[in-house]
Amino acid sequence: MTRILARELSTKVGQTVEISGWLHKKRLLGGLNFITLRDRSGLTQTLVEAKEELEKLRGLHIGTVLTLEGLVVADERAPGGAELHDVKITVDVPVTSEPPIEVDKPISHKSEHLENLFDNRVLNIRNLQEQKIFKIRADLTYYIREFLRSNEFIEMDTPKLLAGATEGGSEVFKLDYFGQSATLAQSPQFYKQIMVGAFERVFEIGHSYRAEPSATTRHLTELTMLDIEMGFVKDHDEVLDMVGAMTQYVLKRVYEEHAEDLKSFNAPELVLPADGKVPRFTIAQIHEMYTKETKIEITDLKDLTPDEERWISGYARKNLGTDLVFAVRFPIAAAKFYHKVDVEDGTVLWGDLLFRGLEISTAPLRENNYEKMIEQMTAAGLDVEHPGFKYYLQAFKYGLPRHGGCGFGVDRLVQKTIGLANVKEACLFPRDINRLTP
RNA sequence: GGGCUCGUAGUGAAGGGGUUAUCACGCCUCCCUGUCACGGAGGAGAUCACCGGUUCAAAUCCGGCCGAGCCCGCCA
Repeated sequence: MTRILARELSTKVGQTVEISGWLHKKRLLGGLNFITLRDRSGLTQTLVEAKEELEKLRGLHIGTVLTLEGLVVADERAPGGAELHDVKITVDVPVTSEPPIEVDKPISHKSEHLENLFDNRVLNIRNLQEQKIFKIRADLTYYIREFLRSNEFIEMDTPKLLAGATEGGSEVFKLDYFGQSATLAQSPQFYKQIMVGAFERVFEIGHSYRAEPSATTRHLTELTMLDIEMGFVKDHDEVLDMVGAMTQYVLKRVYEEHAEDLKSFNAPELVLPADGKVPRFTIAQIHEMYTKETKIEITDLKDLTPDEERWISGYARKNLGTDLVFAVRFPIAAAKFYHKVDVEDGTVLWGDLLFRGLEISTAPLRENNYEKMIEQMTAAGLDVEHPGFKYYLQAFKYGLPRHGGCGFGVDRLVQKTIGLANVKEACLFPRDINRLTP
């Protein structure tokens, strides 16, 4: 007999079917005994009449793998309107140890319980509510691909093992590579720029590694980044428009397709700009507005403080009707060697996309002139002859158009879409300063 | 790297100098014919993170240590 899924049950009334899955719940009322089976499509309720069938389950715990053969009966008292009767139980994989957590009950996401959440991930990922996070996540990345492919971006994969030199900035993981010193990529920065020289528009969804000793609700040491790079852009605005349009597309899609699931997490209502254009504020403007409103003095800062990020997001949602806002034009002090600098007003053409109070993306314009790059790298104290930079610079030497793109935190996007308090909750098996398992 | 907070059965919580260390869920035994967070009766399960100190007496107060969480710095 072929296996059917829980969601097909109501279409098989009157038929004898076979169904396989995990024992999800026993509800034994004495003369009337129900068990619930979980499979990838949902739950099936079964009425177990025969004593000897029920006895097969004695001593077996939730998670036991079962195959049930029985008659599908329509009954409005059953969840989903149908259930299995006259069932014959086959125990495929018995579970004889009591599970450390209750898989069928809501799993606590309170910050003080996160350690337990991740220690028991193998089991709590069997919880249906917990699974929704990762189904939403899977669809979010699917919608990202959908948007980018329809805009002629080519998906690529780039190396994560690098020969020492990196984009600079945050701390890198160093490792021994057959006697050579190697590092783990902090971002696909160099490769995506190189690829602009071939495909114009490229993207990658992959892992990046950062050895920063940051213990916050928004940091991971292994993170999933969406990296986009596009060539022949006229100006920085064109980059921001693309990143803004993509983010809105993805959010709209996920709110359409997962309305019920998002409601079950108490996710905030989605508010996007009526004209489809994500508003922009310069860093200087935000400092000024923030200080005026909160009386908190911001002095000599090259970036927004987390509190400023939350404040401007709150401001944008309340006054401009948008969950998304760009903070643009960073002070020149914040520039990295590959950034395009606007010499006239002393700012970097760099925009951070804020979503519900959190920085989820940085989207700068790049310097694309070879001589200028050599100049900026030398000024930054970098060795342009280093093998880690040599091949990167070839792309510039042999023709790289004006380009820009973004690094986009997929974990943070998932987190803020659902309304999770900690980015780790949006990860199956998060890695942070003191977690390397499971 | 700096600051703050928290570690009590498997899980979640209460107790803040003297208790047989309390409760809920889960687990075990029994009862229960429409449950769906089923209900009822009984039972097992905790060297109160660890080490030391104060005290007649420490889960409780003090010090150290380990672990965790949150904020800042930094970042996606």
